[in-house]
Amino acid sequence: MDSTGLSNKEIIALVDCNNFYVSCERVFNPKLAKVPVAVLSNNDGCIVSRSNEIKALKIPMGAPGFKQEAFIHKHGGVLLSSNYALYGDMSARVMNVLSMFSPDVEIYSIDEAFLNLSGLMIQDYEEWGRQLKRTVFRWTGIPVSVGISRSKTLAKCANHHAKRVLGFKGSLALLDETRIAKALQRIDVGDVWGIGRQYQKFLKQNKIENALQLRDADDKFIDHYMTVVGHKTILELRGYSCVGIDEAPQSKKSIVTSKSFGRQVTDQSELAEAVSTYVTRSAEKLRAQKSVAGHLMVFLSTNRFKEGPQYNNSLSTTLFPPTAYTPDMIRIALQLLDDLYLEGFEYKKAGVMLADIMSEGDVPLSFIEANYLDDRRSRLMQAVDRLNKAHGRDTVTVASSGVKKEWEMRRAKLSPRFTTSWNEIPKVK
DNA sequence: TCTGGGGTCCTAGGACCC
DNA sequence: TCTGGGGTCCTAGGACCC
Repeated sequence: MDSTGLSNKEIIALVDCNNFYVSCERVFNPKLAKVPVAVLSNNDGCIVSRSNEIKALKIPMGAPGFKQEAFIHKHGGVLLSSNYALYGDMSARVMNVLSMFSPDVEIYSIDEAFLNLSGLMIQDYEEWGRQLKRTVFRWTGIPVSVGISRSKTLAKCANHHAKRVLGFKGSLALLDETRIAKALQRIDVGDVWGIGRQYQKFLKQNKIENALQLRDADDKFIDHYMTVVGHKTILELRGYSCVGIDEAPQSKKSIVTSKSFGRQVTDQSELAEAVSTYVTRSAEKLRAQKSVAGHLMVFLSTNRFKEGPQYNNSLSTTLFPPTAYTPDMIRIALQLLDDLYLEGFEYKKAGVMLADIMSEGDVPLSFIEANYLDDRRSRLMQAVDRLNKAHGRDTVTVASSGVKKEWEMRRAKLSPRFTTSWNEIPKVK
């Protein structure tokens, strides 16, 4: 620790999977290796993962799939629906390998993790990164890039170059002052972690174009216009680690389940099936983190891209006592839907949000005593969760969620569930 | 025909209290 | 009847992340 109270002795690595969803698809389908490949979001909407060949075709992230399909096919490329069962499983395998390289791993997202290297005996950080890269690739088939520096934000910057500059062979350590300055100068201010579109625009108007200029900007100016978040970003760029490595996954403070439908939906009964399904999913996530929710919200919306009358609304209620019991939550959600629903609109999306989430153990005892059934209910939910985990999602489900689910999202270009379904495991011939 | 889903953190402003 | 200032709590909305 120095006089600012911030540690500047940290060494942090950011490991990021390259083009993650595309890479997962390629592991199991070698025909995809050299052709342009893009993966679509839920409902086959926008492009959310791009191979390098797709990037070379100048197709941007988030582009609507249907507008690019013909162009991609013309170049011998492929568009795929997203297959989250596969990506989740591959992610777990990658993270598993990472845990052998540091005792202190923070899984930041499905395809990224921070590793704390402070105190580890490492001679050559870049070589260490390349070793990690080789191991992950050999054991999972997924290519990764490694950035190493004194703070998470700087590790992100290092990763930015490790991924793009071939000479670094996928691993870059930024630990000395001249190298840091040179690297920061070559990063657009909008590519700095924590700087989004609004701040990028604002900073550029004020002649701050790259990460180096941001690092050296006037503190008072940043504090005034970018609040404490901007302040932290600047300290991180100066090499002070403000955002520590967080090993234990935080339990969620809110849980949202929401999806667009595969087609327009007009009937309340179909909306009820969707809402009921989303409550079921949310409650599962809630129980998985051993929590209960004190607040439930249902929302509905029409298609904002389509001409015609629009309706966007939400209603919420307190859950008292806080609960994770699916049947009660569905009953309450369907009441909200009944108040929310207006006839005559073509709905495109519905969703459920749980908030005021607290740990089971933090619910005041008086609530539990007053609800002596709770023990039986929670055992019922545990049994349902166990069955669904062992035999697949929705083995046991609530009737109101529907069976045919005709409103469900489209996944026309779905690859097989190579790693998570026995029937779809690849065969060696 | 066709445009994602799921999170966190921070601030401003209103309601209420003394 | 009219009045000030300060504190806390809550909510909505904006900005960011992947």
